[in-house]
Amino acid sequence: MVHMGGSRDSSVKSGKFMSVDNRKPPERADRVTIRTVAAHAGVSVAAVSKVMRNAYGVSDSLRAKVTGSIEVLGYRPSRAARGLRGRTFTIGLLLVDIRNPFLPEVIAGVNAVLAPGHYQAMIGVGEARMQLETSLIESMIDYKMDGLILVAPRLPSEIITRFAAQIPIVAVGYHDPTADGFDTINTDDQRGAEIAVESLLECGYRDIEMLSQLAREGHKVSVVRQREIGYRRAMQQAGFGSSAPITNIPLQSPRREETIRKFLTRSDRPRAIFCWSDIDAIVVMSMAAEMGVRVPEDLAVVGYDNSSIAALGLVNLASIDQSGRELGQTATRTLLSRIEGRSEAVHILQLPSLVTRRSLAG
Amino acid sequence: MVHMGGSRDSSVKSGKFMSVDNRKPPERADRVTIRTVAAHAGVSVAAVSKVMRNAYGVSDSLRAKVTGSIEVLGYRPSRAARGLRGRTFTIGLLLVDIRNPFLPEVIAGVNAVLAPGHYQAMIGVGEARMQLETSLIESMIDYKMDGLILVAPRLPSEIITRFAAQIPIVAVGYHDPTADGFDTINTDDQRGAEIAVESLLECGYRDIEMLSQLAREGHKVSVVRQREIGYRRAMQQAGFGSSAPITNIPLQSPRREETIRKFLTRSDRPRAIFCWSDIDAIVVMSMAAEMGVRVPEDLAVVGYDNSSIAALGLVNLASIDQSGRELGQTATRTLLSRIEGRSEAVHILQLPSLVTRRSLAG
DNA sequence: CCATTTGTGTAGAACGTTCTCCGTATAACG
DNA sequence: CGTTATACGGAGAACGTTCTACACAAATGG
Repeated sequence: MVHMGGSRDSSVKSGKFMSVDNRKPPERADRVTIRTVAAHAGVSVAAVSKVMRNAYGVSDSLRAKVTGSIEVLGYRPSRAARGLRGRTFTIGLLLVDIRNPFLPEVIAGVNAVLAPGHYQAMIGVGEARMQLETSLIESMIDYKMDGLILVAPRLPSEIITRFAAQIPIVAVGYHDPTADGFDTINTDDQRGAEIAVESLLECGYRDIEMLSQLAREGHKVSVVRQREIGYRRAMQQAGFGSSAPITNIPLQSPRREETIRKFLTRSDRPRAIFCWSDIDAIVVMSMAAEMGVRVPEDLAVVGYDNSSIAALGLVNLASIDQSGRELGQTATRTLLSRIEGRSEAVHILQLPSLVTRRSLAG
Repeated sequence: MVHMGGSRDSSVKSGKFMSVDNRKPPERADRVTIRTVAAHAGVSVAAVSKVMRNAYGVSDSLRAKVTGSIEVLGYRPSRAARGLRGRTFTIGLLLVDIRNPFLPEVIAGVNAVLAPGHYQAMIGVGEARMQLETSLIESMIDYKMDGLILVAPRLPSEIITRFAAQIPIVAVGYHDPTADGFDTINTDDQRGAEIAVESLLECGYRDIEMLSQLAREGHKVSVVRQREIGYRRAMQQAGFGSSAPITNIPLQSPRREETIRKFLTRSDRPRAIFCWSDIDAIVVMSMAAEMGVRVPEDLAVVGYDNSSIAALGLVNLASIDQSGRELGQTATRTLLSRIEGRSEAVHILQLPSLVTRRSLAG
């Protein structure tokens, strides 16, 4: 229909946080501030502030006057100004990568706990890049958010601890039970992997391979490593410790498909696989379908996360459920308790469970 | 391992934004402020601010001193304080519902444009609830963010216009070419639907039904309505104007499946369908598979959004591509130009295209 | 009836920036 | 040499809250 007038010059000058501009923004309707309310109600600014914060020392009559004026004027406190002094009633939620259908569940859980209060969540997406992740965390601190929930952060524990000195932090999907600066909320990923392997063993499979992801950063802390440990242990206990092979699936696109194709055409391809995540399992199943490898007749598959896609009839993927929703709820409650003043670290481990579906033959 | 000490009392007092607490947060390492930098560099606070904003009137030597000190001290300006006076270099991104795999693309596009500058995006999730949407927008305004991108908002145009008086706004997936307070970025959803129908007609199908979603709020503005219009027009032009049936699929869970099941078992079930969105198309295909309805032999399907799931070999769903990434990029550029001072509204329409796959027999 | 406590409200200093003036030193010009 | 630009740097008032410290009145206690 119409199109943009004036191509924007996306001029980026030097420096990390230099401004470029000078023009004034057009005049915006002027704000109703705490002063406006105070004047309207015929009381002091401090009185309004007290009412807002539900602080001690306000009579019913004063409160009535103030809340009345607030209602009439439609006053909302400025979070920016609040941040300068007290709380902002906002928490930051840092996600690795929104493409994973497991994360919406976590977000829903966070919001469910936050909603009844007056708290709100702002989400940042780190895209699994340490630098972006760092700068988002810094921004959230600079906004004076009241606390942060980091989901599967890539950063090493020491760095998170350093941030935790500036702001309450809870990490989800990050295994560091020794951390004493921040809290961690996890499902028992080792146990989850064991359950997956046990279920395959029960179905009679003996040659079980794990499809994993190789993560350069973070050894033990990553959920992927934890699941590898669980896989190995379960295989060992079943007497297959000598042969518990792991294949790493790359993230980037042409190599990703290549690797999977190579795996599927391998002459010694196992009869069953355990995938560290549904998002990989689904691609494997898709390519298997294209290549005529039948699931589960030729290849049994168990995934991880029990994401919404796994439940689709077309996919029908058995998967380890770790209830993202509950994870999000617990993380939020834990963060709030830390914001309230708790300082000893807390490390919670929830139990995952198996959801059986067609990809795991009965 | 361990678990939470002290069950948190999620006490929620009355009032909209009342604080409950009183305890002090534990002492945090004190911040490096602009004053610290000024002292360290032996210059005035104003000088540091000038350097930060790349403002006029700084010598090279001064700049060098200041940037040196910034580096050494690891200074980061407080966004909260910035918000009180000038810009925050943050934009708000309001999403309907992250479950739609189309949205990650939009986010990626936004970040791609933002990243080279020093801007950052904070995401809020409105969950398609008007009230939550409203309060998130208000929060973003209260944070003094520099602008907002609303993706498929549920709010009526007048309300968005009112917000737009307080903050620059660009709406994506919201058809209101008459809006003069804010910009809109869309793909031509009418044309997209036409393309879908035309492709089915070319394959020889004559009885084509549309599966849609009934949206109470927002008539013409919603992408769903636009696609219905396009569907009807294409049918009309092909001479099937008298029979262009639309079935609405509910969102909520048991009724959703019921309705789809009923549709699939209908005696006069059409040979081809056009789904307003992949997320519905995929569920239909899944249930079809379970019920023995073959795609595309018994039922051809064309979806909308060309989401990542549609591309999966197991799914193989033909779909209208609207390049969420580009949508996000354009929206961001448009927003930035508005932040720079533009005041006339701009309404952009991009062209969608068809991605052919197996669900649409050749 | 005086001293103390308790309840209620206000003044005003932060918080960490931005940005408008304003002063001063140097350069340019006649 | 005097006048006027021009470039550079600084003082200090906002911005909209929170929160400590205090004033005052009424209630309580001896």
